[in-house]
Amino acid sequence: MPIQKVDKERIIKDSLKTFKAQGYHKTTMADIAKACGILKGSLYHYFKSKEELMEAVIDYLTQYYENKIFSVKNKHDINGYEKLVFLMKKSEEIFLTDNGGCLMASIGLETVNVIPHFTQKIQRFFKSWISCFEQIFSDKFPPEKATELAEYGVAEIEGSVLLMLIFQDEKYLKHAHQRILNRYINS
Amino acid sequence: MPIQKVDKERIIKDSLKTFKAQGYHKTTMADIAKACGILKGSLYHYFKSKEELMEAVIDYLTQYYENKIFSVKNKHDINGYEKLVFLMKKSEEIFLTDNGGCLMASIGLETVNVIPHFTQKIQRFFKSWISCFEQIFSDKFPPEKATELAEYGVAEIEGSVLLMLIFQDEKYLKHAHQRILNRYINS
Amino acid sequence: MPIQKVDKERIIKDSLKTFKAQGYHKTTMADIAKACGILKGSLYHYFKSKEELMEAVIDYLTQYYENKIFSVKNKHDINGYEKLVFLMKKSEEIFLTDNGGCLMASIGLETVNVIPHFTQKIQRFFKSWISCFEQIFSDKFPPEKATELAEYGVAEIEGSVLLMLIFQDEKYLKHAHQRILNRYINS
Amino acid sequence: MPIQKVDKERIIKDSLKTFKAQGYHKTTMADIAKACGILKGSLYHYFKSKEELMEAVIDYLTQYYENKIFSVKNKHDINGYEKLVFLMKKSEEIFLTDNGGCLMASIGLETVNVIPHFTQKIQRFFKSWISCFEQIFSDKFPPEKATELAEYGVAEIEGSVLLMLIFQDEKYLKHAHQRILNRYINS
DNA sequence: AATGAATGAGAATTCATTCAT
DNA sequence: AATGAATGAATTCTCATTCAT
Repeated sequence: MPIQKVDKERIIKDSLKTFKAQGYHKTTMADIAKACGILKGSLYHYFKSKEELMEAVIDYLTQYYENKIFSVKNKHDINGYEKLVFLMKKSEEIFLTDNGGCLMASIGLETVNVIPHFTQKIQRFFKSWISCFEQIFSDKFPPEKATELAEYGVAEIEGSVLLMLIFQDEKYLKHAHQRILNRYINS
Repeated sequence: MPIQKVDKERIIKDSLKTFKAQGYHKTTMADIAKACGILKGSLYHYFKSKEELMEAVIDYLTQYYENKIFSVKNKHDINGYEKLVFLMKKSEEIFLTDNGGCLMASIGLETVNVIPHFTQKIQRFFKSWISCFEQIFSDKFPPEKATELAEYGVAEIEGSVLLMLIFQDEKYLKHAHQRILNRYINS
Repeated sequence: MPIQKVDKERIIKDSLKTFKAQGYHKTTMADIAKACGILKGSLYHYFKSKEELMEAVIDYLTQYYENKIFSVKNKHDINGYEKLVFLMKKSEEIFLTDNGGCLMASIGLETVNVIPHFTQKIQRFFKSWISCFEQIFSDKFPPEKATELAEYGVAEIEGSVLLMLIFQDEKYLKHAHQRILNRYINS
Repeated sequence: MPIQKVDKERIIKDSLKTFKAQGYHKTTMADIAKACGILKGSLYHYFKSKEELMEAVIDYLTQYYENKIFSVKNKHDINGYEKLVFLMKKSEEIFLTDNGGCLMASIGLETVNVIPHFTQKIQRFFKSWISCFEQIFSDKFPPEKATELAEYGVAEIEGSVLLMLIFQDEKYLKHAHQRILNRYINS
């Protein structure tokens, strides 16, 4: 009677790091198994394919963001500025750990023409993120402007993450965050 | 049947499309050979490995940008605004063709932790791009501000390209371009 | 269909025959897989490359000789002549089966300038063989003479194996054995 | 009108070195072309296949030995001992140059079960060599004894060449030569 | 004669996946 | 649940050979 060495969530978390660092196609099931401390075959008890695992990772991460981070938009005990500061703090935590980068952007770009159902799931993540910014900005801006600023902010952050990775310099992300805060303040 | 069917540049151009659409790891030498209309083995006459071919593609594209696009920064017969408009027109041409997207960003993200010498080459591309914006902005802004605006603009465009691909909507890129122009005008 | 169809030792033994008959470079992993009754890919569960498999074969054979054949040198219940007779009987068994020939000599010659770490392993085999003869001869000869006779004997046998293969005639090996015995007796 | 850069003999001589150092299967037509200073395709003007080239090399070398070396057996102006000394000097010249080794032995072992018509040609070489020794020994020994001593000598030399290559030590060959001379003298 | 591009079969190796235990 | 052997298709790369120029 074998002992449960891992569970689905454990596998998701461990493979998340690997997918984030290496991308989808470069990561092998053997890489993931090793990262989880189990054997390749055992992965198939939890996920019936690599695609399904990747989808579970995307879903898990989306829910994590929605529940733990983007949910800040509905808080009543802090103001808009504080919400933005919270978002940036969390972004920096996540985009700077495990070699840095944003899994959604990396996997999104890598698979957009190749595995369309990943793209659908990734859309949900970006919609949630944009909608979070939108709601915060709608304090101070009319709806259309809030929407545009939200898309603008997400784009700016993702572009900065790219430059950060390419040049190995965190300043890009920090500057982007600062600009977003400034746009909010100076309105 | 011998006879020159292709040459190095032809292969680079054809594989560029494939790498841009599918990424590095998903693209096989067979895909490229098919795109070039030759056989797999023949590719190895021109490039001794898939990595070498990818590097040639990156170099080719960087030189293309430097010579045909970023070189606008030194033109004397047009003003800063016109230079920016030229850049955006070219960006839109390139980032919207062949399934859309920016090869440098896609390959950069996919390989940053995995094939470091690609990253070095990709850095050169982004340096050239930033330096092009920098010089244009330095008409109207002090050096430090010009630099920051340049990095800002590149990040914003790349982030927009990401959203554009994920949501299949060109508006993101166009808005980013508009914002960059506005920042230049309203200064 | 899983179930253990082979194990490392089985693969080593089956590939030994193939390497002995065809040499290292001519033998393909597909040849070996077929000889083992498994698929090519399955070989890589046991050995991570063709080189590693070849090395395992060399090591296995060296140990087999050391444990089962050259170890005769330390027996106390038989005399030197009987030891020599035992060695020759074993030699004939091995050098005359599976198309005949000596794997160590064949692989040694084929790879000496090309895969140096094979040569190191093959040296060990020949050292053990020479040292076996040496100890037997040291009964009747002073140390230096015993050493020279040992090297002489091994060379003579290997040269005879070559002629035997080229001319498809076992007499060469048998004559060499006879001469070695005579040198021991007539001393 | 292209200039004759090479001729058949030049190609044979240059590929001889390569085949001797690397063996038949490991040596590619590209290796040979490079060694000859021509392009791969050009080799096929002179030899219609790799096998045919190898055969030409074997034939060339056999004739060289027969004409320049083994022919010593018929000289009237030197005695048997001097003939042996001449043979050994030539052997040492050849077996010690270009990484050392005997092409006939190396190619013979590598291809004996795989390309039978090489073996036939190689037999001729060894027959000539044995017959050379035979005739020299027949000065002092009865025919049967001379034959056996001749085979014995060739085997001993080839085995020594093997040990010489494996241990990178010329002493093995030199000792073998000495023993052969001694057998002649002390008769 | 010489070139060198092109071929296509085949090499080693990888990898997602299956399945009996 | 976990294993790990086995699969077989796919992947990168090699190489002897052909042939138009």
